[in-house]
Amino acid sequence: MAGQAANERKRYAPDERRQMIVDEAAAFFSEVGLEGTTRELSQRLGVTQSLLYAYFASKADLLEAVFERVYLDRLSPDWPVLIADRSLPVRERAQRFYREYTGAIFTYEWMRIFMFSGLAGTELNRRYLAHLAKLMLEPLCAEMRHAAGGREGPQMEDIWNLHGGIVYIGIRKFVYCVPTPDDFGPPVEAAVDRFCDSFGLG
Amino acid sequence: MAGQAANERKRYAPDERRQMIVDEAAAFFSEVGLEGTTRELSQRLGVTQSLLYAYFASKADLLEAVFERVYLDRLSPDWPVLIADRSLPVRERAQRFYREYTGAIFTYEWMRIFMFSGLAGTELNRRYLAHLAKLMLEPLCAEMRHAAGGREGPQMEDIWNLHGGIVYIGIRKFVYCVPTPDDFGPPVEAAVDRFCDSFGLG
DNA sequence: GCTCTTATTGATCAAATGATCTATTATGAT
DNA sequence: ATCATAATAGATCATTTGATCAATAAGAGC
Repeated sequence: MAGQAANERKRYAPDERRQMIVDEAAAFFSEVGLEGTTRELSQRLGVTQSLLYAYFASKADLLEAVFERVYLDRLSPDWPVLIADRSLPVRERAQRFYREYTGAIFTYEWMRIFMFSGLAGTELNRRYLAHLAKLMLEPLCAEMRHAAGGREGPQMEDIWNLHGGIVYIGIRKFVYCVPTPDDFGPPVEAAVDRFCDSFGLG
Repeated sequence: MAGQAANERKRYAPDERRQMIVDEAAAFFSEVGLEGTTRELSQRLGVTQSLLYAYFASKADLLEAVFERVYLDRLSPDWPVLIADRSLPVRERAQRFYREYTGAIFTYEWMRIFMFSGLAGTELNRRYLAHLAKLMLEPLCAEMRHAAGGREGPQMEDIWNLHGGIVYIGIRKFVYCVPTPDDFGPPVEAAVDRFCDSFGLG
């Protein structure tokens, strides 16, 4: 069913095959969890289980590669620049950031693997959040406080609340698998607007 | 280390032992995930693995009992009454509701088992959310819209945003295991206040 | 078309795991 | 103290699972 017959043997270049494995592994583990078996994964690849060990020394190694592929380069270097760009109103910057950020992470694979690895206590998870906070959320907080001028601006805990309310849309959809709006744009925009409104940000 | 020496055999009444097992199982599975082994659980109980099967026909049955214990009666019947009580400002009602709600679900066991079972695609999860929406969130939304009077009140998606922002505090603490405020009261209160402010609710 | 490299397979191992069954022994009733 | 009940332990089975290794054959280069 998956392309070729069971007894056909196709030979790929190592780089290509490795790519195929990591791609399918990301899809597979995001679906069934990190405890999914190498045998089931190999079946989905139409390949023997032992082949996986020609490319990865252990299952942990394979998972490492999956994490790398899923996490790497999710945080665009453009965002800190955008957030710091005072030629735009801070509300507009927050809107654009969260539009792009949700566009980047609201995928089945990312959301679920992040959650699975979070529950597993992976270090990567906390590193990602620390990175996100340092490069995006703390600057955003600082910009909002600057824009607030004399009035009281948000604290980091307020920013986390904004962030959580937005991310929760993805959790509902990809983790809990309950209905959500088809287009994430409007609810995200509304959340940012309400947040800015409540702090009187232009 | 866990109370009695390894070779001491204590005999409990079935109800009591069953309770002990479910309690420890909830702690155990919330820690290591639903794929935790019956052997490790039995070790933590200071009991043989086979004993578990004297109380539960299968591991799935045991998990069922854990779910029941964790989910059951988390949603207080008082909350719908509180939410509908128009002798109080709707802001006050929302504040009280979320203070009590977070008090009920912000525990290591609940948060993590809910997330584990959500990822596993358990039906219980969606049932819980549907129940929560029907009994608490939709009435809360209706009350806020009523209080808004002529102005435009929140939609359900707005309520989910409020809810998500609050629940995310617990996710940060118990799933991602990153630092959060010691006292959940202030951030929860602030979130509800901002929400009410943005809709001009008294 | 032939050869040689190596990507891939198939068989297999050891440990882990859910589940079952019989032998023990703690405990309440007599 | 003794007995009978049943709670618990210990041994064991059948699968599953991560991992290894020698055998096979696909495909590039000549």
